[in-house]
Amino acid sequence: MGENVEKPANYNPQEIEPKWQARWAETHLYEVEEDAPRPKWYALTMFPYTSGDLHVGHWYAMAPSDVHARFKRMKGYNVLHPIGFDAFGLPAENAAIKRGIHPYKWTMDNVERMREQLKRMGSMYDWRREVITCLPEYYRWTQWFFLKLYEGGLAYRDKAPVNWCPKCQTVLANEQVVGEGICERCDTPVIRKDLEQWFFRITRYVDELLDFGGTEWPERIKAMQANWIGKSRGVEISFGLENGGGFSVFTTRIDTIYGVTFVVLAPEHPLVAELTTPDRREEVERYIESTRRQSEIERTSTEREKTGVFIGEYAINKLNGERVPVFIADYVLMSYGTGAVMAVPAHDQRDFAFAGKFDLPIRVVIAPPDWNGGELTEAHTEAGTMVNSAHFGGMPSDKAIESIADYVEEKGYGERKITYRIRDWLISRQRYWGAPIPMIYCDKCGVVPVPEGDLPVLLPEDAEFKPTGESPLKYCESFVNTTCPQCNSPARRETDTMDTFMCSSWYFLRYTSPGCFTCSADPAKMGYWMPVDQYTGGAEHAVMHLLYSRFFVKAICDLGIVDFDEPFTRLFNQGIVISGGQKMSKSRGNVIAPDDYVSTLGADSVRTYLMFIGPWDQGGEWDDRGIKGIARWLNRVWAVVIGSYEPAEEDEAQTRELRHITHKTIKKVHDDLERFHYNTMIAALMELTNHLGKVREERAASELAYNEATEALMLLLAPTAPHLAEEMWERTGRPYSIHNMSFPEWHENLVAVEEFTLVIQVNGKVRDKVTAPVTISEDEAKEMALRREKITSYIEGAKSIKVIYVPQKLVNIATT
RNA sequence: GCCGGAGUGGCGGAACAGGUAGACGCGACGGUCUCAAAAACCGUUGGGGGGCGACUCCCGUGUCGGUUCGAUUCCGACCUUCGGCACCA
Repeated sequence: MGENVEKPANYNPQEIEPKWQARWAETHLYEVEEDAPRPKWYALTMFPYTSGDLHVGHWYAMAPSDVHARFKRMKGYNVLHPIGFDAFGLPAENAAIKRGIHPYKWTMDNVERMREQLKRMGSMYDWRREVITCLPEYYRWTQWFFLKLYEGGLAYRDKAPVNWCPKCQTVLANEQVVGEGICERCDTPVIRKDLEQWFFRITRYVDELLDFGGTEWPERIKAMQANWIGKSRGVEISFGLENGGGFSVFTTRIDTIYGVTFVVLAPEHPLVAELTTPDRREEVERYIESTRRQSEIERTSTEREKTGVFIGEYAINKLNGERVPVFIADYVLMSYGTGAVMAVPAHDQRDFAFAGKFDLPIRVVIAPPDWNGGELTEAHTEAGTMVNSAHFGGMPSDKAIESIADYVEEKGYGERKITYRIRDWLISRQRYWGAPIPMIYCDKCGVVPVPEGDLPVLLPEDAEFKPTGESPLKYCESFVNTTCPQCNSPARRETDTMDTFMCSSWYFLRYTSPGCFTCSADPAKMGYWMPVDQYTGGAEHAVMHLLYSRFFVKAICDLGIVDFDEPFTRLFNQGIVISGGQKMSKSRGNVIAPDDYVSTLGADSVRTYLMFIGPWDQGGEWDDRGIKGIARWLNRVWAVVIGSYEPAEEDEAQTRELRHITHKTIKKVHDDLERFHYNTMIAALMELTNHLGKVREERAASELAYNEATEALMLLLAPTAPHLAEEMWERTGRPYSIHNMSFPEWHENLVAVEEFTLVIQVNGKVRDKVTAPVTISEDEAKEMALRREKITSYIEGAKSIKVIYVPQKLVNIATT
């Protein structure tokens, strides 16, 4: 019997993986259509940027999300799992400049390669739905959305600063500014330069964006978005000037108004030039110049020493008529509030530091708890009792916030206001490789949108996309020169292109209607598939991409284009794969290419290994040796499934144990898949495999139980290792395809146990363990514990004892 | 700096709701097979002490403190590290 059991042929991924990939494609296994009666599941993975080869980091985003999509499919959902390419952007231009390849060619070559690599991963993508954002058939609709937002009053033009390299005469991305504001190409200090650019009014949607109703997002991502939006309530109050006029400041702490000893304007504040006195002008201008060289992060750091300049002018605090000096300082930003702050050194840490440096008075107006009237050593930022505050003295400061606000409004000095940290979305880019903004400038008619029928505004192929000092398209005369759609006279096109976040704010709509020529996405198809049920991608997109997409959908919902106002119902952010202790990146040279592993150990091993290295949301370290362990395990799976099994002498207890483990594993794998706990799911499958190995040696469990276990093992492994599962399914005589099978069910009565280990602790330390029936009562358990020989010695001589019982867990005896 | 995470054996990690710390895997060590090696398989493996031994005691989840019968888990402060900070995507 056992001696002449045929030896199963070895598991050979090189052979079976391409075979099944071809078969799946031939049989259109993963192509999906709307199917109203079935519940739908839209499983979306953030599409990759066309950076070149697919590396392990890409796999880490794609493979586990494919596993989840496959799981949902086995659960009976009609699953849409598309993929595409984010194809516009800076790297294509950089590559073009460096290697003399046209961005289009560079990008499309990358798409070609990445597509083949993605196919080797064995994911269930419906390739008919692929989108590539740099193709006119796609960006035509990106432009169309721009026009819709423009019509809806959500797009406008305004001045905004860009990083400018005076030597290269070009706009730099933040990434191209290195060190302390240096151009990465020529080492010249970078300055900020104002340009007229296009914005979207995302600020109009702040309150809606703060409302996450109807979504199931991680709390930490919601917190990050809420902080990004940065809503604060306060008062906008005006300060007078000695020669008349004035300016407003925004404060969340109007209760400290009587403690104002100076005011600070942002160096960019429009009043600065006007107010600066002649004797201060030179120093002020020098300071403004130095500010232009600094990033916001540097400017707002609370760590570094405060800098600023007195501009020679004084402002009047209207509440007490006091005359306070006006400074400019880089820590005040023009983009927040009114670009001016009232400084209360006694109650604000930054103001305290500033006052210390410039020897300005520090006046306490909210008494710290046991204040003796002396000098403060640091700002007191907490609430307290009002002092030195006219008729508000003696009032609790939290009450005074309201009373003073009322008083200010009554007197007409200012009003309550809500301010947000978020700024409108600047979408203009002075670059070639992006979707042209579909606007025309006519001398007679002004700003005129390109008529919808004229879309797409094609990106000219022959433009000079190297840095020239202007938007590259400005030099492409065939592009720039056009006629006004309204009056037909000669006009010029907008030469800036759109931020690539614009392309990625609606791609998930396009997947529902591939290749639609008459619309961005078919409303019926969108109606079926949207919103996305599960979105997965890197946490680096927690704020920008995810916030822009939400804004976009809310805006087009209000414009009547879609009928849902949140794009992504559930969100999951995966962590990053580390190699050599660091994040993988081309510049660090520690990128792991999966291709060799796919060729030798198989895509299934790579997929499985990536899911095993750690919790998906936390990432983990890629270790060459680890993947071999996975390959070993998959071989053991092959051996226990393919090898025949015949019990020698059946033992009912062994059969029961095997069935218990099988059903426990089904439940565990199910629950782990639901929650993306892949690493523990694989551990559970390994335990089942190890147990099956033991069963094969002992040959005591029934054949029926063995077959139940191996069938479950194949099905449970199908989402993770789709090729291996399919091959085993076929070899064990089952019909094509395992990927059309349902997820196995478990029986609770087989999962349940009859006995458990009762842990007995004395003062929280484990001193004994005993097997007890699950039906044991609290009294029985406590009595059992106290009677144990080992325990009696620990509690001898105790004055009093307290016994705590945790059902089906432990008894703890606390002695005194 | 600000916002959001994370810190557990030699390593990746497990512990679902405050209740047996170290599942599963890697590595290492020992063994089987082999002329030998590789592969595969079996066993041991947090640190320290005691016992011939079945065993047993102490310490241990970044640091310090707190809450609790009991803390990897909750609270406070700190340290380290990772992601984001608006033109990388």
